[in-house]
Amino acid sequence: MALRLYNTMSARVEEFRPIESNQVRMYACGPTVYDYGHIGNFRTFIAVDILQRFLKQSGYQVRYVMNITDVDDKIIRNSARAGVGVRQYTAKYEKAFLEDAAMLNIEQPVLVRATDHIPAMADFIGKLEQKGFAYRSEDGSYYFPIAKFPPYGKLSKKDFAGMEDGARVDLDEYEKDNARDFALWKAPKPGEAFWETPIGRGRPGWHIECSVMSMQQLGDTFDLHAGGEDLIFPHHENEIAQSESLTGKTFANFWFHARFLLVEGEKMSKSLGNFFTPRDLVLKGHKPSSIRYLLTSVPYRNQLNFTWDGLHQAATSVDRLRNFRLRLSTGHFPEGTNQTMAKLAEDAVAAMRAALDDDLNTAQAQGAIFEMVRAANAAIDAGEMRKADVPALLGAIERFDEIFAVLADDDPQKIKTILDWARAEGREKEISSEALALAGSAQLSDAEIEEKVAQMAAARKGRDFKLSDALRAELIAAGIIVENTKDGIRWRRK
RNA sequence: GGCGCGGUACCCAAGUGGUAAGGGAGAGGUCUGCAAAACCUUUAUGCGUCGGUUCGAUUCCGACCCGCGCCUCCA
Repeated sequence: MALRLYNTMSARVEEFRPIESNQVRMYACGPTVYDYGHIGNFRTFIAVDILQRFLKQSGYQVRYVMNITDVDDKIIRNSARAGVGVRQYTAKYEKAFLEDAAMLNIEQPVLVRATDHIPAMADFIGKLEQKGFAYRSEDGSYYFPIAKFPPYGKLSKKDFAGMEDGARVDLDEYEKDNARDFALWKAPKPGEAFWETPIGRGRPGWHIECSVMSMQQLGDTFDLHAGGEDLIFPHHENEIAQSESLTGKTFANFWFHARFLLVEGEKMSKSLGNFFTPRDLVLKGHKPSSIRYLLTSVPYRNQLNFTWDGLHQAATSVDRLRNFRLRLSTGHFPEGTNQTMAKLAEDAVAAMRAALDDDLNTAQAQGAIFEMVRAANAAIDAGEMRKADVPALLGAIERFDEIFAVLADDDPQKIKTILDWARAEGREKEISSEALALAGSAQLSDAEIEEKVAQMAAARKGRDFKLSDALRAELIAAGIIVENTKDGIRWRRK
């Protein structure tokens, strides 16, 4: 089986074949760090993370680059308003983005910042101008003449031929030859931040950074370019125009776009009051793993409706998987093997991989692992599990978690980190009792918990159920779930 | 208006020209000192509506209704 992916360029699902057989070079448009990232942003980043993880699991070496847009109009405006430099302004949100990504188990790509590449961008624009693919306006801005690039619109399937710009030309854009021409470089207005470069003073247009940094990191032509669906036009269309005009080569072979999510059935927006960041959700008492699971539970090209109910369902689903793993790893089974278990694990992994090969059908992949869990649990209940079967089943769970990354039992620590941040930011009022309870178990070390559990086991052995129950109540209050099984006491953090 | 996506049980959500994965929730049961976990049974003669093609359609085609996205530097 080979990975088949939807390619926005061809508008079809195609077999994904990288330029080099064993290596994938990919680029994703990252965040503009003018504010905290929201769950919509993270749906996209998680989708690309899933892709990237699956490629690695499939044996590819992956070079994955993501940009950080740390200069744009909003940043210039907000930083000026705040009376601080651009870099100082963006540093806070860049840090927050990295923390959020880590919290959601997004593996860190190679990160490149726009402001670290200003000279390269100026150079790129200069070369475009030499080739006739850029013109300078009177104020010192540079624009790309889309009329010079006939394929313009091929990604977004828009036909610009014969579409002469008529009446809808913005007053402050009178310097453009065509209303559709886009800015490569923007001359500074009075008081605005700017860079001094060979092509003049100013700042880069939005699209140029991605062309410059992706090609610098990955070459003139690379395998895959990703982003949210809104970037298809104009952002990616413009990147293609710039890059292909300069090199005469195909820019990226595959275009991967994640669909927008809805929140409670509506488009997420600040005015509707349904605008959430991962931090907001954690403060309300939701676990990072629940957020990640929900965000992966609907395939990336389908609309995902983010709801509170869905978040709870996600949490329960993750618990089911964690419980299963705990049951396997702490249970005592008779020596020997049961061939059907090895087959079960093998089939589950095969089904999961087949689902992901099919344009990253994450929902189906999750279904495959749950089928295995139910069958294996049933086998345990029926006394059919053997000691030697455990590694294969745990291995299947591991293969699953290499992609989905929701099983690590580290939510309490992560939540605690967010609570500390909220206090430092003066937002402790937003901390819910649920979040406090979840973070609570991070206070106790594993050793401390083990000690309590040992006392509890001793009490039960002496049939002192009063003491045993009291100890359990104590642990529950501290956010530890304790379960008595025939193989002894099993515990986990809530 | 142009281009595109979707409407599947109480909720979320896969999927297929031949008779509906999975998760959550509910109900009943098993196990258990209690609790939890887990398992079993159960919940769509039905997959937006109406037509058409077909031996047979939820799956293909057409129309219609509804929801959503891009076409405005919002992932």
